[in-house]
Amino acid sequence: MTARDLTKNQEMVLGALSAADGPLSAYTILDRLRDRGFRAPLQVYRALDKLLDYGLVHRLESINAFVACAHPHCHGHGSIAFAICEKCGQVEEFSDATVQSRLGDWSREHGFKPSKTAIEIRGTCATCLA
Amino acid sequence: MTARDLTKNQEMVLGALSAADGPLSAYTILDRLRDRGFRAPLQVYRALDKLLDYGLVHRLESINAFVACAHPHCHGHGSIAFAICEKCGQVEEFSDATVQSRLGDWSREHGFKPSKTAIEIRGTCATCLA
DNA sequence: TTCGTTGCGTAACGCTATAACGTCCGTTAT
DNA sequence: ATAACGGACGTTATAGCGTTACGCAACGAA
Repeated sequence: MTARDLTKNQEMVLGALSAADGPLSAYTILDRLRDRGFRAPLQVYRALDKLLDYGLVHRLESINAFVACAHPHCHGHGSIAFAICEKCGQVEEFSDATVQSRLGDWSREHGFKPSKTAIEIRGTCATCLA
Repeated sequence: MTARDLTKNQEMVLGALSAADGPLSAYTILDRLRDRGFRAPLQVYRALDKLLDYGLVHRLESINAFVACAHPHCHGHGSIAFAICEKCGQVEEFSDATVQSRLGDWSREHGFKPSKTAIEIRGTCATCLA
């Protein structure tokens, strides 16, 4: 399941995301990989699906974009939160045990079985405020 | 700003959302309002924009859909969380002061000025588990 | 009146994601 | 070996979500 043996396409998509200084849309990834042989969205989406499975990439639901995981080595990092700057596009990835446990409590109390949690704060980062 | 005087279109869109038993996509709203004169997506999106402003409607980022606010009378309810059942589509809206304050703390500590926060738990609801 | 703002209607377009084929290749079981 | 299977891949087409750009009408403020 935690297959760290990436295919060529997965390697390239992860490479594109790691090289970027912020989140990328699937179509932007496609464009950046065109000269490496990519031709269709599905090539990107299929690779992303796997990378998401492996926890190497995160999806930012509120902006339809993807980022390489900032902490790819500590797997199992429950639910992660993101602070997304609407001015510069930079994303900070963090996790908070209290938040996680509170949301876990709510789920337990309501008989809800969570599969994936998205926590995304949109706003303006410190750099852009200065 | 908190204009409770809705226009005809806003009224109809809010009505469609309130009548629905779950979240609706903009295009589904459009279809349901076609016989009331709606013809183009923009009519829906413009109404939704205002309703979101007024806090009468929420957007579910992770499924590109919209719901009528469950507590439209207590405005100013900071950041709201949603539990979205992937089986039946039902959504539970709730808010947790601890979660809000933890995320607020993080923002303060990092000089991040939040504008809008999305918290969405996807999973399976109690009813569907039974 | 004149101007600015707000909402509305229509058409066209762009971005995001998936469906439905078929192919190739490596693994496993017989 | 080879048949059968699963997984990744390539291509085309299509579905779904959202916006741009234009013009018009109504209303309130200067």
